[in-house]
Amino acid sequence: MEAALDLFAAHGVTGTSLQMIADHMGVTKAAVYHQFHTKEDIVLAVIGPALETLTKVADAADRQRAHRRRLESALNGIVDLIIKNRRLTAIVQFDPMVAELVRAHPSRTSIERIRGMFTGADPDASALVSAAMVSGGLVMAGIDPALDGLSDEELRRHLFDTAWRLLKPRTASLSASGGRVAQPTGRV
Amino acid sequence: MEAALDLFAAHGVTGTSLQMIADHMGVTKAAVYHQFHTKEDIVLAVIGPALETLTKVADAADRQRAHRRRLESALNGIVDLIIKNRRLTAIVQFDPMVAELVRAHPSRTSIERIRGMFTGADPDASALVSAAMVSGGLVMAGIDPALDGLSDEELRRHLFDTAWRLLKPRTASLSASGGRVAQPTGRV
DNA sequence: GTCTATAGGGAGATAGAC
DNA sequence: GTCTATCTCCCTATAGAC
Repeated sequence: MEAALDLFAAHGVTGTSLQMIADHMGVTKAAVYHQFHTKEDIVLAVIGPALETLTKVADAADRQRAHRRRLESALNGIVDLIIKNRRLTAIVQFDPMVAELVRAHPSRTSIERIRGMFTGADPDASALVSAAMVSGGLVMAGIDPALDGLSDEELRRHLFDTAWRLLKPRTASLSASGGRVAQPTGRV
Repeated sequence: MEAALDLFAAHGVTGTSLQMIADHMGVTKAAVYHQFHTKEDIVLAVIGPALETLTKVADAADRQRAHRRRLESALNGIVDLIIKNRRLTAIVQFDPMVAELVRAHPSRTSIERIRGMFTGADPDASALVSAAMVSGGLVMAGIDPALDGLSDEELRRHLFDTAWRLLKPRTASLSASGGRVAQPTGRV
């Protein structure tokens, strides 16, 4: 019964006790413990599928030869994942208990691979900051109450477009340069 | 002794007990309680100054007449605040207890005012998403371990530039349009 | 599989001596 | 202002009957 996702979304993982989960499904704590021996098991059951999707996204992107296609593929996969887990994302990212689980989870390397696609090889400071803002911004936008009115499709499109503006092979990027177009620099 | 900020930064607010704070400063819990009657008081003492700065940022920006200058002012203030609180920011944004405190704090309206400057008046979906990604992205970038190597000055400059690319009076913004420049639309 | 009951621990908070 | 001692509450987790 991972409809305990409701409670995680409402109160966070740490803020959700097994008692609350049990009450929510009309049974007792002990009944919950019979199926999941620890609280960790429950959390893993909830976030595991999303983490595994991360690896699939990284793998699919890696199969693209051209840098641009690889980046597109990764970004598409991430946006899709965030859209499909609009409620879940917040929890995964922020709860200290979850952070610990992610650190130990095999998907951790996939996260780093995707981040590497966002920055490009041998990134300068500007590329690092853009990648960080995109990674963080996508997550935060996915859970932003101000965007609740947008449909999944609308949000998906705008998230991709906005992220793409920051990640696509770069312009001169001086704040006053006003959008001059430049070819990709040598570095991927 | 708000050097309890160390512990908040390391373990989050909810993950930091008064016992830990007391141990960290070499006294007992009761001594802590003599100065701060509740845990809320401690948290407010830690995050209060930053929240008040938010209001100052919003006020200063509002004194700018031109839309562009107003946006510049607000963005500059926010980036500055994030730089000066690189450790603190994460906590403020994510802990459920802090979220509740912020909800009740007078600075809440300032946050909405600043968000309004980011979106512009009568924003379309694209403007909403950009503003959400900037707001979230700035916060996340400020705490991203991948950016630890950047100096405050470097990070400040790149955060501003990157955010500005998303917020400045807009281009056509189709993902394939490649940077055509357009005049600001009528709104704002 | 689900229950009642309980162990064992840590949390926030208070009382009162020094 | 800081201490010791203690209260109350809720948490995760387990034991054992049905």
